[in-house]
Amino acid sequence: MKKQLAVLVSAALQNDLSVSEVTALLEKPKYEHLGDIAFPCFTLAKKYKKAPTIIAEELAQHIQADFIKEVKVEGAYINFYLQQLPIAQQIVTQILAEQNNYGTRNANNATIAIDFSSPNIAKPFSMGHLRSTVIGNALANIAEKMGYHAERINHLGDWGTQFGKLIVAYKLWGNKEAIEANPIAELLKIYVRFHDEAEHNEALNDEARQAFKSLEDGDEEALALWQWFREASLQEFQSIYKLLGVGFDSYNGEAFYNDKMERIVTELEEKQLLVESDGAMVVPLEDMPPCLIKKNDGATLYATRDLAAAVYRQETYKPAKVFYVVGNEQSLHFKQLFTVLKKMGYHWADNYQHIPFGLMLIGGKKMSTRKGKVVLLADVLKEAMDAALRNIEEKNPTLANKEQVAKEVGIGAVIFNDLKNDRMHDIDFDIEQMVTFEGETGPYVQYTYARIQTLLKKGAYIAEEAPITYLDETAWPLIKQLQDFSDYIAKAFNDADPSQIAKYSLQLARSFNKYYAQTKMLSGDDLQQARLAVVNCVAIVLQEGLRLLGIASPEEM
RNA sequence: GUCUCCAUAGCUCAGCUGGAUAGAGCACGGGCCUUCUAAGCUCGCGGUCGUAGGUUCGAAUCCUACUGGGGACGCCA
Repeated sequence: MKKQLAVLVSAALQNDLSVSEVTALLEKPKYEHLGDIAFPCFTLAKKYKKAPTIIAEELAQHIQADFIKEVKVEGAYINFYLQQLPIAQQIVTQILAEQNNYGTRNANNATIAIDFSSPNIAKPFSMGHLRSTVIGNALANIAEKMGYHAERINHLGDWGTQFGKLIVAYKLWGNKEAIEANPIAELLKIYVRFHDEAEHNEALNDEARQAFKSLEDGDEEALALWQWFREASLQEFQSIYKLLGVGFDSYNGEAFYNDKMERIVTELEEKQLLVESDGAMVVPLEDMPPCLIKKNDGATLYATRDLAAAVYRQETYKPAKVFYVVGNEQSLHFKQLFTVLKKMGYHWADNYQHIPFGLMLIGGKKMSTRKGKVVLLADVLKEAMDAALRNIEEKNPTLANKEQVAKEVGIGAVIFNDLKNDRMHDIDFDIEQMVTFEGETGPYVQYTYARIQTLLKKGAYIAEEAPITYLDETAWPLIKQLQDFSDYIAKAFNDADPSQIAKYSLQLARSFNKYYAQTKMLSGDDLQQARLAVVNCVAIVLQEGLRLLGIASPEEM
């Protein structure tokens, strides 16, 4: 539609502006009453040495077409009002035919690997990990919608000095039965104690470093403990992932790369990038601190494993892109990582991208596992589900399968709350805000979807793909927004910004609720089916929007 | 100290490839359920777009500096 109009405008300008130049200038008017598409004439003022308002007046007279209902000049803007019914017919027909595939791009045979969630073994799954998990999951869904194959990778934090600490702590204070009964909580307890005691006993840290070194060297006892901690932790994480509805293609964590690092170190040596510094091996970098590859005791570091992981992923998936959905505080690390890869001659590192996000703060400060200052995600999810259940008991006590719906709504609220804002913003943890179900929330969108389902049922809607024959003037904003869906998907993908989908869904839901409030849907006359067809399209798109965010849409709530 | 992210209504945020009267939600005050789910709709209240310069016909949006806050900065991840 925009393109057709651009052709007309370009012609009316006698090609002084190309069709693509005009397309770039065409914009959505700021207010509904100003029409559907606007063409601002400011830039033409210079070219024609005339006031933009006069240009607008003159130009407007030369533009007409059967799909344009009206052309109005408002200052320097030409505002176009489109014929509503034909557009509505086209869009509704398309959505009814494509259903949840509406907005889906054709498969392009390229893979995007997404490294997300990646919790640390033996540490609680905190609110901090929620962000990476839900953002990464949404990005994977969006990438698939865009035609890519998404490879979901959970790069578990299952290796590193922290395991040395845990092993030492376990040998000192560990209780096998307690850990078996409640693995993460007990492991956290001894981990926190380790840090407390290490504050006035420096020898503990040395012991921990030694313990990790022997783990890396294949010590059997250490390995057995590591294995146990890992299995037990993973089992607990699975219950969280199940609640969130998130799954992975790979759980290859840091330990997986244990036997793949030597090759990297050798390669760095061969390429003469490795330099000794204070007993450690580093890759010096321009304009930023050096990248540490080996500690002075020979043990590897985070960066070493990430280098090995990057090479492995490139060889295994041959990805078009790789996203690392990791907190903003690790920006330097990824800058270093990508720079080292490029120094090694790996140009594919240009396709590797850190997708940072703001910190989850508590009382304005960063959470700290070591000090035991964390909010457990499991507790938050439980609270959200309980709150949702209370709401159901109050508002819809006769609802079937309340528990299931409460789960979908409660979890939906938490996920949506995280995804609706720009990912770079720091979030101060606020349980009140997370379990709010009114206003700009996930449950608001879910509620809108559920309302429509009820309408379709009560209105005995018969799905047909025949064009609609009527459109309420008040339903026109819905049609326009339905048309915009794929633009928002593309923007969400290009900016790696799921909030675009959340904002779009809110907007669409709000438009429906307005329409609903002022129009009797079940009118009983022959316009009812046309109305329900439009509204059904809204439901299809809302459900798909929620799905992309990783949120369920209950039929009733 | 260096680098980096953030700064818009009382609170949480949209808007940021420069353009028409800076928009939502929450909170607060009114109105709307004998009829489609009131987890809704509607009216009102509320803004020096952190500060100061600059670029421009035009700046919340671009540039510079400053202020305030978060974070990172060699043997953690």
